[in-house]
Formats: sequence, C-alpha cells, structure tokens
Amino acid sequence: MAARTRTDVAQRIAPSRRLTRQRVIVAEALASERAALSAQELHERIRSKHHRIGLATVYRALEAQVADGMATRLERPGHVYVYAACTPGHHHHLVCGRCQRVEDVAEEVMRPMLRSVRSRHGFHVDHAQLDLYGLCARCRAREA
Amino acid sequence: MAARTRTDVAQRIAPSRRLTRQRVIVAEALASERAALSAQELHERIRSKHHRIGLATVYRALEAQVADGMATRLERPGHVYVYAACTPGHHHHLVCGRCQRVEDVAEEVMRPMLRSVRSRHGFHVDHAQLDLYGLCARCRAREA
DNA sequence: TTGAGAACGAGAATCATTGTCAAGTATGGG
DNA sequence: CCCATACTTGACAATGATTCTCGTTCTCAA
Repeated sequence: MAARTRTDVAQRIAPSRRLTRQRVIVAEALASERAALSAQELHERIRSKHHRIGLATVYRALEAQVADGMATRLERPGHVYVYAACTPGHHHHLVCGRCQRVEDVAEEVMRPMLRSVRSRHGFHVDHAQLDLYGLCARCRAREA
Repeated sequence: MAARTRTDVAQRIAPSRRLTRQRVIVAEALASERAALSAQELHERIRSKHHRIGLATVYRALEAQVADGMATRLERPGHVYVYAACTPGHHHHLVCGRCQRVEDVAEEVMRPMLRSVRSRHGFHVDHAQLDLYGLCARCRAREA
C-alpha cells in the first residue's frame, strides 16, 4: 500500500526530469499531507526522516512540481506561500481556513465560468488561478 | 475633471484610516494606471512628481488599499507581485499577458460558480481569489 | 487650538527565495 | 554491466522584496 503510493507519486514526475530520490521524497511528503504547507514547513517534516536533504532542494522540487502540474502554490493570509499536491487535472482549490485542508474544485464548476468569460469579455484564458478560502463541509458540521 | 477623480479616489479610503496626502497620491497613481504595477514601479512613477515619498509608504498604502478592497494584489509570472485598482464591488480580474491591462470579471460570471461550489462541495466561501491570465480582446484582435 | 496617536521618511533589518559550485548520481550507449 | 555526461544535490552565500525602527510630522476629534 505504501509502496503502491510511492510508485504512483513517482510516476507523475515529468519524464524530462531525472527521477531522483529527493524529488520522490518531496513529492511523497507533499502528497501525504492533506493540508497546504510552506516550503520550510515541508522541509522540517522531511528532515525528521531524511536528515540530509537541503532546503534549496525542497524549493527546487516544489518549483518543478508546480511547473509540471503536480502541485500548486497558494497564498495563506499574511503573504505566506504554501504548496499543495494536485490531483491530476485539477488545479483549482478550496482552502479551509480552519483545518487548512485543500480540496479540488470540480472541473464542471470551472467550465461554464470560463465559457462565460470568453463570451462576455472576449478574453482568451491561458491560465486560471482560482482559490476559494472559507470553511469546508466537515468543519462547518463540527461547528454546529 | 482631474479634481473630480481625486475626490472619488480619496472618498474610497476607509474612514477608519487617516486621509493623508500620501495615501491619496498612491491611490490616485494606482487608479490612473490601466496596467498592474509592482510597488516599486509605482513608487518610481510617483517619485517623478513627488520626490519625497518613501517606498515603505507606498507599500503601506497599497497594503491598506488591498485590505479595504480598493485594490488587489496579483502575481505576474516569475513570482512578481503587482497591484491593480479595483472597481468597487469587483474583485476578480482578467490579466492580459501582452498589454498587462487588468479588466474586471463581471459578477454575474462569479455567482453561478460560487453557487455550485456550495452545492457540490458543501464548502462555505469566505473569500475568493480568481485571476485569469491570457489575452484580452484588444490584443487578440491586433494579433490577426 | 491642541494633545494623542496615527502615519511618514530614511535607512537598517529580515528572511524567504535563489544562485554558486564542488561533489554526487541518474541515465543512455557501448 | 560499466562509463561518460550532464543533470542534481547540499551547504552556504547572496539577493532583494518587504517589513521594521524610530525620530519627526501630520490628522483630527475634542
């Protein structure tokens, strides 16, 4: 099961990049987190298991993951940048302000919106950045 | 006309903040730009008219504007942060990668999307960050 | 008009991120 | 399987945008 997950994550690393131990470690570490983490937070967690990995390596690996669509970079209130693993094909997120969990926005939610941007504004969208901050269903239920 | 604009911008500064000359200058400067600018770019432009204004003041004024909904902070490719004035009530943007102009997204485009996030995900949205990067209608026409 | 405290300007300080470079290692060809 | 090559890494220095500090100035309510 664990081995299975490892393989899954590793296989999503772009073929143009070397499959290094460090990249796999970073990808696994991020994928195993349900919440969004900053590069430094992720580095600390990785260090507890793999002492020798460098902070710059974590930054480089995350940058590559973002470039390859394996992860996204989000902004936490107060100009703090955090990363979250992406499900393939889903690049928009619901970020819960209470539990910090990140959920994918269904593509069916995006499509009609992008269509109307095109028709109303004549704007041709290359890249969309949609992040919704609020309270997830679970935290909302717990509230009551 | 110029005086008219000045008044408009100044009046949008939140009442809880002191109405200083510098805040008005920064708000006017940003509002008069159609394209998104970084804090430093804006500072340079302001300096050409008002020598004595400090860079930190520009940062502080922009931060206040963002907090008060007068402006938004966007990300230009390559981790560069830029600011753009907001039309009251419009906080989502279409950013043209060629001319750097920023256009507001019609609220009618957002509403159905937010509704379906609520119904599909049970997620209660507090704050949405939607920025669409691409080619505006004008640049697209010029292309042909 | 005046006092209290918010905001300013200049420059120093911070600190996340990126660059440098010698050493390590994935990968394709032989 | 082994090598050569070039991509990566780790440690640490450098960078540079943003924030902080502090003495001075200015807004604004009383």
